[in-house]
Amino acid sequence: MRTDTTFKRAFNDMIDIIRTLDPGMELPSENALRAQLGVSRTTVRKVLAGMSARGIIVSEAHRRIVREQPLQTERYPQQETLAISEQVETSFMEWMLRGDVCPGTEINEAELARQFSAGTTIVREFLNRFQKYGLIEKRPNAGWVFKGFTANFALELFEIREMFEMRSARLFAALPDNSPVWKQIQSMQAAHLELLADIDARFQDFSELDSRFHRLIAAVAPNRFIESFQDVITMVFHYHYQWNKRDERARNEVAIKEHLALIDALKSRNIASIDRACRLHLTSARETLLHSIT
Amino acid sequence: MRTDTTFKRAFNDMIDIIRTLDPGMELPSENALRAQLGVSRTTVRKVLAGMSARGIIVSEAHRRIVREQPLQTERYPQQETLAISEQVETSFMEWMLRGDVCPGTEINEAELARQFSAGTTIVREFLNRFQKYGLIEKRPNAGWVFKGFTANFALELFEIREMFEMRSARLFAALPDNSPVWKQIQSMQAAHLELLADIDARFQDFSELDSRFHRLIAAVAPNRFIESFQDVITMVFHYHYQWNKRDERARNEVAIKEHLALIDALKSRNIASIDRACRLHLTSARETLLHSIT
DNA sequence: CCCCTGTTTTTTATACATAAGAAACATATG
DNA sequence: CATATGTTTCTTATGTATAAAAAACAGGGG
Repeated sequence: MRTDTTFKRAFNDMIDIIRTLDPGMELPSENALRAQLGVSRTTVRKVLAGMSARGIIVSEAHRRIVREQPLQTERYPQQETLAISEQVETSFMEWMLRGDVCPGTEINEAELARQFSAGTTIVREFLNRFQKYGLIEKRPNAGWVFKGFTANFALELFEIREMFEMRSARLFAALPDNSPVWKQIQSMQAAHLELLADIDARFQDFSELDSRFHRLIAAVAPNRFIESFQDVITMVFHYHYQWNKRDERARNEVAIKEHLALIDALKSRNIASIDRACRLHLTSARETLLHSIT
Repeated sequence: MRTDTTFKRAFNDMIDIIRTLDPGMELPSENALRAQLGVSRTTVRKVLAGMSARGIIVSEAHRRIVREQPLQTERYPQQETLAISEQVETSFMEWMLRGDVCPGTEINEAELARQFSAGTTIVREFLNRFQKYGLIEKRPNAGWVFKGFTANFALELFEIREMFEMRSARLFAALPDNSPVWKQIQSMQAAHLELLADIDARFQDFSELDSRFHRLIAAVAPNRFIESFQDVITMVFHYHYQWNKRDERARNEVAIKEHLALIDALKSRNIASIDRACRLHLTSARETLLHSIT
């Protein structure tokens, strides 16, 4: 049976919406809420029913009035808002990166399902989707092999990444002056400078900025295969560094400076210096990753 | 319940093995057969039991003797040797390329399952795996969207392909003289010439040669992401041309000649001419595909 | 006639069941 | 003792069931 995580997430979000309203005020229509919450009206109605039952709102004929501010304690815990498939993802990542799983290990669907206390179907589905990251491989009728988060993996990853990023950076520089991207890159630069100024306190914000920066560059000439590869990179960085925080501040500071250099190069539109800045950044990122894999 | 396609395939293969033996001769051990057939001993035993039941072999204590040559008519039909997942793949491809499914069409798991008379689980699994080809996209809690086998798709595909092939060709040319690949490219050249000489009769053999050729070049510097992308290319060509045979002979003849030019360029080790030959071939392949998409 | 809510139908996410197939274990035989 | 066959156990492929979520349908009021 499926879990009601969509409902719980919507419920939590609805709390935030109601908190912007004062008691006595009327709630937006079901349809408006549906759009705001990004769920179906069915779920909206379920949430409203829940709010009613808790006395947070009162349902009058054809309208709903806020009766009292919901308490933060009425929120569902974060854990319960994650679909099983998402929990499985986390479990698997932990299993992979934390545990001492060596390359070549055979992965057993049934065993994993037991370990994660999840259904076999969902574990299987996860592995199928996860395959695209190049870390596991299927052997028909006989489970999977874990290929290992190895130096080789990092090298292959960065070989592709370099091709893709250089391509995008070049195309970026070729855009006409009146393109809106120049404004975006300007504010991107500002964001980097801001973060750099306050690096000691905010170094953890870099990861998100990094992703945004690279996506901005890639977005100038959309290519679904490149976009899909960005997911691989995001996954690697997200999970790998989540369990490997050594030197995070220093690492990020270096990367920010490299980004700024690349931004300058892009603005100069000089292909040679773009190539240089881009390659420099990727080489340093690669070395960092390799270093942390050991 | 799972189908016994593995058994049936192994049974058919076993017929071929027995046909190489004369009546009265002894069969290899279960283990040897297991290795030859590429299945588990469990399946081997099931096949042997089937052969026994049909009077094709006689099981004596600890050995099995061929009693009579199996007839080709005892083979299981090809259809029954395909796993459901493979049948679903074919059905889906047909649905996609044959039918008049326009870009943006919503794909409904339940509906497809009904249409293909397959379980929902397996359709879902297929779609998950198929996602990597960039032709469909998932919307959480609400099925999939078909993005269309469009000109854009072909262009994006070829943009990546060009990057990858150029990279591999260059690395190829940089290999030392004593590398075994030079021998392989030599026989590859011979195979091309042979096919070209008999093009009228054998033009359909090109598709397989094409795949082998590109894989040989890519194999010099293995990269799992490039390999995985080759699957995309293979899929596109396999299915697309299967339903679009216009000008096949002429198309293939041109491609063979382009391959030969690339082989010459590789042998010359001149980067400039390699780049030229490679780009020429890819451009022409792209135009052909674009043309056939209409 | 448009938008809103109440109701019904369809689809998706997930668990579970089961035959086919793989793997592990046990025993026999040269 | 090694290798082959017989037996048992575990895993995978695939169908089915079901609550949650989405979508479609149906009045009703401004």
